[in-house]
Amino acid sequence: MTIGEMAREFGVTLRTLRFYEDRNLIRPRRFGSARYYGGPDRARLEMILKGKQLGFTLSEIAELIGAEDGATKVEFEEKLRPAQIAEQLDHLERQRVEIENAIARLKATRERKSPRPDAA
Amino acid sequence: MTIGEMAREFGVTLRTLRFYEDRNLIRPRRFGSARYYGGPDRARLEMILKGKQLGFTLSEIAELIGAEDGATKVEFEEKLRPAQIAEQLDHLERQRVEIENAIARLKATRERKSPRPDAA
DNA sequence: TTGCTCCTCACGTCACGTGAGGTGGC
DNA sequence: TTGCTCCTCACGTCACGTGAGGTGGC
Repeated sequence: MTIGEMAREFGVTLRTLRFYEDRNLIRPRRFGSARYYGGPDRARLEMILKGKQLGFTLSEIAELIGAEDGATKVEFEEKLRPAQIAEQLDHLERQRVEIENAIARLKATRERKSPRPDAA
Repeated sequence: MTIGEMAREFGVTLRTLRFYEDRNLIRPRRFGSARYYGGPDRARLEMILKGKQLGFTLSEIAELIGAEDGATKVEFEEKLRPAQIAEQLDHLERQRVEIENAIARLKATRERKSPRPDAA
């Protein structure tokens, strides 16, 4: 499939796909100058996006799925070592606390500005 | 107080303080080339850090506290309009959902890799 | 000829990190 | 003289966004 079709299917921009290629995360074939993406490329992109959702950087993702050829269907999570999982969970929990604090403070401000008697 | 004292007290780097000055967020006095921070500067830095904790960008913070001279002690949240609070809450709630999903998936992976019978 | 999709640079953005090279007072 | 703190550039980082200028097939 073409780069435009890939972008639409996965909800990313052309720039993102070219950027991932530049970082050696995806290696589409070329016909002339145009890029063409096959099954392995799609599998790799899925893993990349999964890794991003889990909060990993592109460098970390590259290390984890670097050797993979995309032919063997493996979930991103399965490539993580226990220590990496623990570390990432720690990181995410910290972020969650910060976000929850921010939400609580904003809600308090909102109530202060327009108090709702029934929502004491 | 000097830039080093400010940095230590607020837990930021010298680079950060200089960067905020570059963005016109703080305006310390100068004696020669050295920066000296007074009460108003500290008040402004407090507001900036509060704004960051609430997830606002430096541009947004600049707009909100731009006119302030730092003499009048106002909390950052008090400068927000109801629409801004609602919008930011929306933004933060979305982030929280993403982070909670990531945490859930990582925990599931952890259990799969080393199942604990009593934690079914 | 027009319109769509694709291409390659290459600078811009965000919030700083990180040296390089130099100054000033104890 | 050494050590500490401060200074000003200015390039680097992260994950792309955003034009600029050009090509190719329906």
